[in-house]
Amino acid sequence: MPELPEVETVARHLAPKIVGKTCGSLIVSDIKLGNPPQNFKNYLINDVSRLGKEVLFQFSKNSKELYLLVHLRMSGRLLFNQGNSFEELEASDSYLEHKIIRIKSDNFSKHIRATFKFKDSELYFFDVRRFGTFKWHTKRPTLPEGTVDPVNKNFDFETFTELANKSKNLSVKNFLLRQDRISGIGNIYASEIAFSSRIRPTRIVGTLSKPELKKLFKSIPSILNKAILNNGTTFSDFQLDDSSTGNYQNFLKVYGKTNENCKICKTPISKIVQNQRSTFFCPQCQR
DNA sequence: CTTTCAGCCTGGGCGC
DNA sequence: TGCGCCCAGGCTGAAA
Repeated sequence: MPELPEVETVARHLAPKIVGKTCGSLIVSDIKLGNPPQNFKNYLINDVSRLGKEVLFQFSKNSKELYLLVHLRMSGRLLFNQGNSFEELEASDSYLEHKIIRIKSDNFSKHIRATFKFKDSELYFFDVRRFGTFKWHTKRPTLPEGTVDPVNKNFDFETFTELANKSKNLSVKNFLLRQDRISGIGNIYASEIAFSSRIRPTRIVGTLSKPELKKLFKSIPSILNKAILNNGTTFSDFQLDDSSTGNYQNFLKVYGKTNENCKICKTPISKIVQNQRSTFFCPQCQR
């Protein structure tokens, strides 16, 4: 599902609901997620934040810390259920998740891969495609050395230039998708960022002029922060846990707009495939 | 080292 | 209705 702005949105909306709660237990029903540490009981949730494209939970018990990184991959979601039994939720008209997930008359519960149990509420890890992952740490995980978060204030042009130099031979699109260099950009925002900087996604990084590099650099936090302000992009399988939706889909300029007219020059938007993934761009505006 | 590409999963949507 | 095919906000690892 999600790229940096969607994961940031999930963490921001989830934190006020569960920070300070004690997680009585965790039931993992999908073996692919692995087991929680032994005796994972009665841990206090101290924080919910984002690390790259992952949601980072910080727990503690008796001054011992424990961390969980949840990668949502393509279809993972964290759904907070305040108070109601699942059966009540399913039967309820106000239970909008159903309509939004658009899993036909399927039963919803079979896609719940893990459940965090609180005193009077629950948090579900819901993941249709089962690509999501759990990783447990006893020390706070960080991005690897040399990897930057593009909305962090320490992401400056100098850093970006160094990363671009390491990626001289990559296309702009593939450079933007390198998680071990800039962490957080995915398939939607890679196209949007390239459009915003007027650079064709197939351009080789080493051929970019300094002004082009600068434009590309500026577009990255600009696009990502605007998406965060709008709670990310909502498609059929991304939904905030509280049934409100992200709005950035209304601001997309090229992603998914094949043959629609470019917002700037009216030229039909092109779709190509790079590294087995769709790329969208305006053949007129982007050179 | 690079690039390519099947694979991991499930379900929606479309054409026939 | 149903079947076969293509598509999907990600990423890994084997093969070339």
